[in-house]
Amino acid sequence: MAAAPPPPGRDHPPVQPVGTTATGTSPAKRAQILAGAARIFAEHGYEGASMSCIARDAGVSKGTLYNYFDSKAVLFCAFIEQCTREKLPLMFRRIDEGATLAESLEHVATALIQLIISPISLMLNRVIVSEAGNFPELAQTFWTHGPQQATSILAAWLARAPQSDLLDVPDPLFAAEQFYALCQTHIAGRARMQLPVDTSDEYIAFVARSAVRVFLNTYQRDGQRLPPLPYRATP
Amino acid sequence: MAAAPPPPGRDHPPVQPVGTTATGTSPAKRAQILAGAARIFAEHGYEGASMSCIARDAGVSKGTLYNYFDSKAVLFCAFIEQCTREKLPLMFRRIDEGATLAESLEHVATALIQLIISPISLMLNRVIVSEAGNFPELAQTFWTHGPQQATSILAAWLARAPQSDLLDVPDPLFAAEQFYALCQTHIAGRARMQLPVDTSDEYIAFVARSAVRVFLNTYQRDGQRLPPLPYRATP
Amino acid sequence: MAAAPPPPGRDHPPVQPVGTTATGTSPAKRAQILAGAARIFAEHGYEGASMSCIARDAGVSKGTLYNYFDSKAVLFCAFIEQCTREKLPLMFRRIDEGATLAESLEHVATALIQLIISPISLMLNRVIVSEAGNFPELAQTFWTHGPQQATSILAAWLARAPQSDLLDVPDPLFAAEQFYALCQTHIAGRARMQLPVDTSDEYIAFVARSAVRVFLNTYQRDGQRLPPLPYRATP
Amino acid sequence: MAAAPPPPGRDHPPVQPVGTTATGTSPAKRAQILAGAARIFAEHGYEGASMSCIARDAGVSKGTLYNYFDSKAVLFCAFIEQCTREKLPLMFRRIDEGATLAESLEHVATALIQLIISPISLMLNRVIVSEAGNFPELAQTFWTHGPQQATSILAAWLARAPQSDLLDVPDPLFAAEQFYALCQTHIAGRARMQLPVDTSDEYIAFVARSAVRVFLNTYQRDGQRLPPLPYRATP
DNA sequence: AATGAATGAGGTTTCATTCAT
DNA sequence: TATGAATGAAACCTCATTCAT
Repeated sequence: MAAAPPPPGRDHPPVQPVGTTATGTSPAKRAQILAGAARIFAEHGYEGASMSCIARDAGVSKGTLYNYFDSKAVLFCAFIEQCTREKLPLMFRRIDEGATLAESLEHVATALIQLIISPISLMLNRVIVSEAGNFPELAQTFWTHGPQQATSILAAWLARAPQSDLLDVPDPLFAAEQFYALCQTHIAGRARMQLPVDTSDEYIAFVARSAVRVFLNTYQRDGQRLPPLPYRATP
Repeated sequence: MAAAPPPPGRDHPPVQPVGTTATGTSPAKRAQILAGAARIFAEHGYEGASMSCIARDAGVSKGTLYNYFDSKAVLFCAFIEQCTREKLPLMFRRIDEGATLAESLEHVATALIQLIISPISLMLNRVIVSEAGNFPELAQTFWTHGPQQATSILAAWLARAPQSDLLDVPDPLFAAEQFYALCQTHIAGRARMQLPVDTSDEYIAFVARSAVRVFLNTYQRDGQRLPPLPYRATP
Repeated sequence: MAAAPPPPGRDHPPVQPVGTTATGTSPAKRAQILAGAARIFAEHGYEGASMSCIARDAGVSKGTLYNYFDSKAVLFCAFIEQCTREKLPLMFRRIDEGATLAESLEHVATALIQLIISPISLMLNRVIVSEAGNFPELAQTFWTHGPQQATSILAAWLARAPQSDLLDVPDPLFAAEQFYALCQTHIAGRARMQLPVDTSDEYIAFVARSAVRVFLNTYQRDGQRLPPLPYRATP
Repeated sequence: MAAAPPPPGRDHPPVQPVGTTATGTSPAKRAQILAGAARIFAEHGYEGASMSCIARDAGVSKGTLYNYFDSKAVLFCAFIEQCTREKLPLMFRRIDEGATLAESLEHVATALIQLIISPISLMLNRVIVSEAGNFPELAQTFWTHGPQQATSILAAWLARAPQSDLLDVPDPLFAAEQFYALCQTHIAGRARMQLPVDTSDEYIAFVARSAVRVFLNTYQRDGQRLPPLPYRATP
C-alpha cells in the first residue's frame, strides 16, 4: 500500500531564461565569476558544484554571484556557452595545407584527435552528456560549435578545388562525418571515460594516418589502394 | 579578506568496494531495489538521484535500502555492474552470418549501431562518463563488457576462416576498432547528447552499409573499389 | 551465518580541533548559540543532544548553527571550553582570610564544596566524564582549570607565610589534594550521581569544619589534637 | 521571534518497568545477552550503543534480544543492576586484618583505591553519572552496592572491638566517609576522567598510607601524631 | 553594487522496534 | 522460541537562495 507516487528524483527549477533580474554589469566581474565557475563545474560537474564554492573560488560574495547570474542553472548555461563559443572554435579554425592531399588530411586528423581529447573538450563532453536531459539547449550549442563546425569546415574543404579534383565525394558532409568518426578510433571513447590510453604523439599520428588511408581508399578519385600501415601494438 | 582556501567542491568517500555489512539477502527484494535504482539513476544520474526517491520508486523503506546496500555509492556500483555484466553482453553475442562478407558485416554494423543507441547503452554511457572521475573502476567494467567485447568478437571473426581468406587484415583488433568507429558515424555522438537524430531503420542501414563499404575498400583482399551509396540527405 | 565482524558501536569522527570553515562572526550570535547549546548539552549530554534541538533552543536555524560551528563535536568542545575557561576560575580565585588559620581553611573548604556541587560543575563533570574517551583534551582542560587550579592555589597559600610558619607541610601539593579530597566527604559523590543529599549551608559547614580539623591534626606545627565535632546525623 | 518552545532534546521512552512482556526464560541466554550488552555499553555508553551491535556481539538475533528485554532502557538497567549487584560486592567483602591497626587500615585503603580505579568501577561510574538524570534508580542501586556498602562495612569494623578500643570515633559512618574521601586523593578524580595518572602499586601504597596517617592523627585514641611520609614527587 | 549571515528544505545514513516466517 | 528483514522517525549536515547592511 505504497504512499504517494509523485515526484521522482530531484527537480531542477524550470530553467529560467537568462537575464531577467540579474543586475550585475561589470564585464570584468562577470568574467571573473565565470572563471571560478569553470574551475568548479569542470572538476565537480553540475550537481557536485556548490555556489558557495564557486563564489569562494571566484573571489566574490554569493550576493554578487546572484547579481550576475539568477541561478545556478543560469550560471551553468553561461559557463557552457562561453566555453563552446569562445574556446572550441579557437582550437579548430582552418586546415593546415600539406604538400599532398594525404598530408593535408593527416594534419586535419591529427588536429581533430587532439581537439577531441583536449581537457576542455573532454570536460565539456562530460558535463553536457550528463546534463543533456536537463539542459538540452546546451547540447545543441556544444554540437553546433564543436563537431558540427569541424565537419562543416572539412566538408567545405573537401568540396573545394583543388581537393575536389582529386576526390570523388558525392556527399561531402557525410564523408566528413565518416572521417570524423574514423578519427575517434581507439582513443576518443577511452579518453571520454578517463580510461588509460596511449595519447602519445606517435600513436595519435598512427591513428590519423590510418584514418586518412581508410578514407582515401574510398573517396580518392581513380586512386590505387593505399598500403597498410605498420604500428607497434595497440596498447 | 578571503577566508582560508579549503578544498573546493565535494568529495566522494573513498569508493567502498561493495557491501560489507548489508544484511539483506532476498534476491527478489534486491532485484526490486536495483530496478528502482535503475530508473532513478538513469533519469537523474548519480548526484541527481536521492536515496529517498529510489526507496519510494522501488517500493521499499529507506531502512531496507540500506539493509541491501551499504551506501549510495555501493548501490550505484551494483547498478552499473549489473547493467554492464548482464544487459550488455546479451545484446551482442554472435555475428549473424549473411550470404556474403559484406552482408555479414552489414549485420554486424547494424547490430552495433542499434546497441550503441539503445536506451540502456546511452544511459550507461551518460552516467559512467559523468562519474568516471569518482568511480574509475565502473568505466573499466563498462568498457570491458561493452566496446571491448564487441571489438574483440569482431576481431576474432575477421581473423577466422573463411573471412580471413577474403580479407587482408594485418591488425584485426585495430581494424575492428576502426569498424566500430565507422559505425558511430553521424548517429552515435548526437544520440549520446540526446540531440534529435534520424534513427530510422533505413538510416541506420545506410550508415551500416557506408561503414562496410569504407571498411572493405581498405581491408578486402584483391577487391575492387566498391561503388558509392545513395541516401536521401543526412538530416 | 554471521556476517563480517565490523567494528561494534559508533565512532566519533576524529575530533576536529576547532572551527576551520565556519564563517559566522557575530559574537552576540555566537554567544546566543552557545547559550542554547549549554542548556541542551547540560540536560542531555553529548549523544543525547541534537543539533536541531540546539538550534531551536538558541533561536537560530540549523544553517546558522553550522555557520558558527563546523560540527556538533566542535560546538561541544567550544561549549566545554567556554565553561571551564570562563565560569570555573571565576568561582575560585582567592582565599578569604579569616582571623585564624582554621577559619581561613574553613572558608576555603566551604568555597570548594560549594564549587564542587554547583550546577555548572556537576554538569561539566557529568558530560566530561561521559565523553572523556572521545574528547580527551576536554577532560584535560577541565581538570587544569578546575581541580588543578584549586589545589595549586591552595598549595601556594599553604607554603606562604604566615601560614607556613604555623604548618608543617613538606609536600604542599599533595597536602592540598588531601584537603580537596576531604572536602568531598559525603556530599560530592552523591551530588555527582544526582542522589538526594543534604546540601544545606549547615551541613556544608560541618563537612568543611570536619575536613579542616582532620587536615590540621596532621599538618599543624606543634599543635594539639583538635577535638571532635558534633553534628546531627549524616542523612 | 522564537518559534515554538517545546520539546528540547531527545526523550527517552518512559522507563518501562522491567518485565512486562519479555518472554525469554533461558537464564543462559539472558546471561549471554547481558555479557554482550556489558561490552558494548561499557565501551560506548548508553546513547552510543546500538541494539544491533549488542545483538551481534552477544551472538543472538535482535528478536531474541527483545524477547528477553523489552527495550534498550530495560536492558541497560539490567546490565547496571547486574554489575552493581554481582561484580562490586565481590571486590570488597571483608577487611584483611593486619598486625596493627594502621596495617589493617592500609589494607582497607589499598583495596578501596584499587576498587575505585578498577575498570568495572570506572565504567559504571561513567555510564551512571552520564545517565543519572534519565535513570535515577540506577544511581541509587550503584551507590548502595558500591560506596555505601564499603563505608558501612568500614564503619561497622571501626565500631567493633578490638579497633574501637584503640580509636575515638563518635560518628563511625561519617569517619568512614572521610576515610573513603581520603582514599580518593589525587588518583580517583583523574582516573574517572581518563587523565594520565600514576597508578603504580607504589603510588597507591603511598596514597593509602597517607590516608591512614591523616585519619589516625584525628581518630586514634590517645595516640601520638604520626610522622609525615616521604614520597617522590606526585607526578 | 557588494557583502555574507541567515534560512529551511532536503541530502545520506542510523537505529529502536516490530512481526511474518 | 528464534530469527532478521522491514520500517520510518530522526540524526547530522549541505546548499541554493534571500536580504539587511
